[in-house]
Amino acid sequence: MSVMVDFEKEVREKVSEALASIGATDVTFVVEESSVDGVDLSVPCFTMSKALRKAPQAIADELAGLIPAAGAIHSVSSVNGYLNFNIDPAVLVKGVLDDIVARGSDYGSMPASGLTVNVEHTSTNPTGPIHVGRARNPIIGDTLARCLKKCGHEVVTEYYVNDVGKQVVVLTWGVNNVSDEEAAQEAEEHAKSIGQNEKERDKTDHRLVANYRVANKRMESDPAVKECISDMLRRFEDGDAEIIDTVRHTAEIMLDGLRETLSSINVALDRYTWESGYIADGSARDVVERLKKSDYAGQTDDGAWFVDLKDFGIQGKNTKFTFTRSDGTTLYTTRDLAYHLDKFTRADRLIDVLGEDQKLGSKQLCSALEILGNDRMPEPMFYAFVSLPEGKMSTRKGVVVYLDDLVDEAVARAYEEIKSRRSDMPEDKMREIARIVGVGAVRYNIVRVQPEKQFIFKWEEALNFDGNSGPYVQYVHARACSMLRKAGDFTVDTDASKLTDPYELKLIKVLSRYGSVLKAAGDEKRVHVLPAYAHELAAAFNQFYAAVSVLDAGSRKDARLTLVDCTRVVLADVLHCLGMGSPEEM
RNA sequence: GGGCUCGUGGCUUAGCCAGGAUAUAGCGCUGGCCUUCUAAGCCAGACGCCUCGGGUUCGAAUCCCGACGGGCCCGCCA
Repeated sequence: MSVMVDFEKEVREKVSEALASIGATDVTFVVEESSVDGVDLSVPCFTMSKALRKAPQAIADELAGLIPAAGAIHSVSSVNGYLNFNIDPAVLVKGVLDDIVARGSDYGSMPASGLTVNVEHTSTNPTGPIHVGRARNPIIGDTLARCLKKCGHEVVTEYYVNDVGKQVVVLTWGVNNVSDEEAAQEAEEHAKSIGQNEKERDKTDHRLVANYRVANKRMESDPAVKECISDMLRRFEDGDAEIIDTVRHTAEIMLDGLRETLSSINVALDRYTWESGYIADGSARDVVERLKKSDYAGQTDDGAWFVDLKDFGIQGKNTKFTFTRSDGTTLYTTRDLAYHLDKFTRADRLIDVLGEDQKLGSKQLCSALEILGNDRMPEPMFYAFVSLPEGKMSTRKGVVVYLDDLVDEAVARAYEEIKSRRSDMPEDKMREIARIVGVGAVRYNIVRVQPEKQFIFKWEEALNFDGNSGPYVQYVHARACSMLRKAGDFTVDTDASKLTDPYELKLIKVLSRYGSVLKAAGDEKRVHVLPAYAHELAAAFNQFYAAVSVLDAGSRKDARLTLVDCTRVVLADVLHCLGMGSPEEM
């Protein structure tokens, strides 16, 4: 248990006792973190006003008089109807630092829950490179997964690969029928049309997307091509193993490129699950048979099957959720149902990180799961799309920024920064740090905004390395490392009487909150609180750094070095949860 | 047309779910701080009808209703 949690418990007990002593045993109250500077916890007395038939201020006054400043409670006061408490700084300092020293990078994490949480994220169609419009998905998903691990859960991350349907069949046709020359020419024309000299990338996703574009064009202009692709699609849906294998193979090649991109931003998924698998193993068909038997099932005149969801809170004309075509074949949604049923056999809790365009679909999916008798529901987590100042991102219109380009640009910018200030550093070291800093800037910039808020991508913001940015946080880590490097060996000293400066106490208070932040970011799925905390911690350190000298602090030196080291440990862990590296110098 | 969602200084943003004390932070702006532990930093300052209008409440950025503005969705596509 952390110091602040213990303190809150103690305050709660003392307030209860004080209320009991005036005969008010059933009065409820809350203990909250105070928004006022210099107050740690407060109990607003407004809600007690009616039950006690007294003014809030009078209640606060009376209770303050009944609670002695003892134990961890350093002071009690009554202001504006609030009963305010401050923690004994010695208890705070000793408690937090001993905890960090004892647990190291485990500080702030929760005991094993015994639960397995499955986080599905990214799952972009394997038909082209990942662009910034979708980049929120892997970054949010990966950060969430990292936080959930700290919350004590077994976590499995999973990518659902859509290797079924027209798009991948068109891609497959393109890969097998478009010549390299034709694809190269398309790539060149495309680059010209969007006004960029698109870099030659030796990545399968960037190479194959040209084949995809050519295939789409040819399909529109040449009826024979269209017929060929339609035929492939028919054979695919009839279960032709050869076509299915070919398509999957193509998707696999494309996926290699996507994996490379993900890996460049420190995202690695535990499992890739193929949509075609649910056709092959018959589970999509089982879903169809089970849904047909439900009370909500019906058929259109053409023979397509649906369930009516008007009793499930879905309004308007979207109540009919179709699960077979008129020819009886399954739809994406049917396979998605089979997929979720499968995931429920593998995990206790399911989280789907989805674009906001999936909202209705996700709701329909949940309703259908309910009809199938599922008592657990996936927890969707929606994010709004990232757009460009000139509008929605579209590969076709050339209004697009690829994630690979964003990362390259950020790394290049970081390299310039390092080069301008660290002439002493060897070239390969500079390159290595530039990558850590550039990638960190990108991840931080994207995860810092609440997911449901729409996000307009601007280069100057993505490449901002000051203030509320990834590099700001990494810089503090590097500073702490640098001090510790210069200090050499020191003895751990958590003597609270040596850490009494207001900047030290402020920093330790921020450190004390780490556990509750991880809980909010993980269990409550509010990942954006993590970068906010990282910034707060880094800022508290910078203020301490500017105001308090460490290396020539005499008898306080070891205690201050201990604080610096504890901050370094927590900072490194926060950065790890954000999927960012912690450079030791920069 | 219907449904969902967002609206907080010039720009970006926290707080909203569980209403409470002077509304959080960053960019930008003005001024100061490197012969001292990394200035990607620190300090000080200016900048707010929390989109608008009603309602609930002792009390609303927060809850409810309505308007306005942006986004998303409404396929036998995936």
